[in-house]
Amino acid sequence: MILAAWNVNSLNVRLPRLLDWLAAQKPDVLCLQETKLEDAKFPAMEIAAAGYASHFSGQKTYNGVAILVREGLPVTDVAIGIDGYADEQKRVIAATVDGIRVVGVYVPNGQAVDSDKYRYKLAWLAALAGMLRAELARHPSLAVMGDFNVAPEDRDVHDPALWAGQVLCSAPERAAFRALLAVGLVDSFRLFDQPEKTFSWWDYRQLAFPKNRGLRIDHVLLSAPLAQRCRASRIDRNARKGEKPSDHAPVFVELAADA
DNA sequence: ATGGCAATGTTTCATTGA
Repeated sequence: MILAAWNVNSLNVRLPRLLDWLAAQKPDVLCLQETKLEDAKFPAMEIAAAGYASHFSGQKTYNGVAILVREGLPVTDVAIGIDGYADEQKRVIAATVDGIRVVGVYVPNGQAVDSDKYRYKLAWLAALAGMLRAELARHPSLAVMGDFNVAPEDRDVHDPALWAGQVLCSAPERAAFRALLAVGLVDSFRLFDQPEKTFSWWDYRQLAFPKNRGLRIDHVLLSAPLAQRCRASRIDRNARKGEKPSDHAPVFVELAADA
């Protein structure tokens, strides 16, 4: 079982690359972030032709999330948003796929420390922690994946001194990320030895990608039963190359069959 | 092997992202 997450930075622009990536990687589940599409404009037909069912929650211009599931896998209990937390922004979608509860998230960026958007980000992350506590109580096999907009540790940052205290790296954001883990999840990437300076996002500007000046802000968090089954956790850096890439690379995990 | 911001809509600039 392969679970993946990718911030595509406009599904409209990235659809050809998405279809290529699905054909090459054949994930069972792919969570998308920043689709930037109203539901009426979601390219469900094209994705169905590639062998995937689509579940989505979008809006014009900003945000927007989706879960794509390989044809034939059972999907139940699709849910939108964070229960009890009113939010106009479409950032969360959940579904149960073949016994695994998958939650796809697009965490707010936060713009700048101490801005209104930063305060929204921290409040939003606290609400997400509450939601995940309830999800885990109901679903022991829980995967939470997407763009968290937090680099959890200095080793997830190309230049920690440059980013120290900045948005995506500030202490309150890192504490909020650890609070998600404290619900009963692990950062799957750190279950394995990884090459140093592995990142999931690179700025479009200033040759950031060829210089590998990036951050690891996209994550796959797993509950204990799924961590047991996890055989690999990787970032597909190749997807950041070539013409019109997203600024994010897909992150994905391979799970062994349920014992 | 890579590329010097990109995507969107309010459109010829402003806003947002991270």
